[in-house]
Amino acid sequence: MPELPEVEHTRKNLERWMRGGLLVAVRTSDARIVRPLEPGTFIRRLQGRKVETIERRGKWIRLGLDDDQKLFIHLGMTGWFEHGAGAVASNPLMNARRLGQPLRFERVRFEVMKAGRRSSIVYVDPRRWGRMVLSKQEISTWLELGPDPLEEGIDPKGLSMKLARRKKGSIKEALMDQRLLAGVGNIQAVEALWKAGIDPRSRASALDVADMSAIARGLRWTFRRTLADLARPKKGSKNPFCIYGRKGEPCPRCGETLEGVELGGRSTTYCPGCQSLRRSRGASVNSPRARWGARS
DNA sequence: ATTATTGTTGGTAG
DNA sequence: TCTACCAACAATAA
Repeated sequence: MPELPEVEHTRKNLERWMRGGLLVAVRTSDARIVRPLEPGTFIRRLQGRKVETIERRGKWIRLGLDDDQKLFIHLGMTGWFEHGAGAVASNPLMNARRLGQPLRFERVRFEVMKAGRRSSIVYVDPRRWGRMVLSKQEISTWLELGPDPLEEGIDPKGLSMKLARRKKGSIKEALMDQRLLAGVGNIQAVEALWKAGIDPRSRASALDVADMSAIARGLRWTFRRTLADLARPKKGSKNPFCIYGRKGEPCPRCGETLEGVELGGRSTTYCPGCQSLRRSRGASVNSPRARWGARS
């Protein structure tokens, strides 16, 4: 599921379902997901607590509880939440699913009493790469996250200065570095770079402030787009993205055939026609199209 | 059967 | 001690 837009969508859902609610029961037997706590300890420390805040930073969600504990949640690659009427006090008129039986790949279940109604919030995660870390302290992964693009905005100048110091690595890998900017994953990086017209293989240190401004616009554009797609009543097509997963198809902007390359161990789609490779700061125009055009 | 998948992390080599 | 690289984690879909 999750990059920043999906996690923000999840955060909003959790806020509607849980904020101000009481955790009347918690169920899990998954020691992997709730590590380092044992499931029994995890459950005991959560039951009876009230959920006061639901925040997000990058791909992490943090629930603030009334006793100062915090529950840090990461959805991994395949985690999501389901919500439905609880086993008790379920009203047949309620416009909510009934989640009485355990779901396939259910890992953690929260029974929440909120505004006099009881409901189930179920964490489902087939691959079990997600985590729920319960702690009174902040955790290092959260503290080490870079600025959140939605909460704190994107600072092209600051990013550009940080990138200048990177001796190696592509801009695409840099964008996925959670310490630089929190929340950008493979898809959003691919889409934003396409929007910005920048070849993902460009050295991170070769980008100037104007390039970073274009990337910032590209990121805001793809976040908004993905968020809007998630908010649609029915889930849209299987691939709502412009170029991600479309290698071999024509570029929606210039018609050139989209190509694929591997960067940072992840498949990367780009358009050789309208995404230009930055070779060094300043001298930026070096697109195949520009060269081809100049020759003819 | 084979390959690829929206993400971290822990181990190892340098 | 710091960084880069990569296998591992697990289940599905094409």
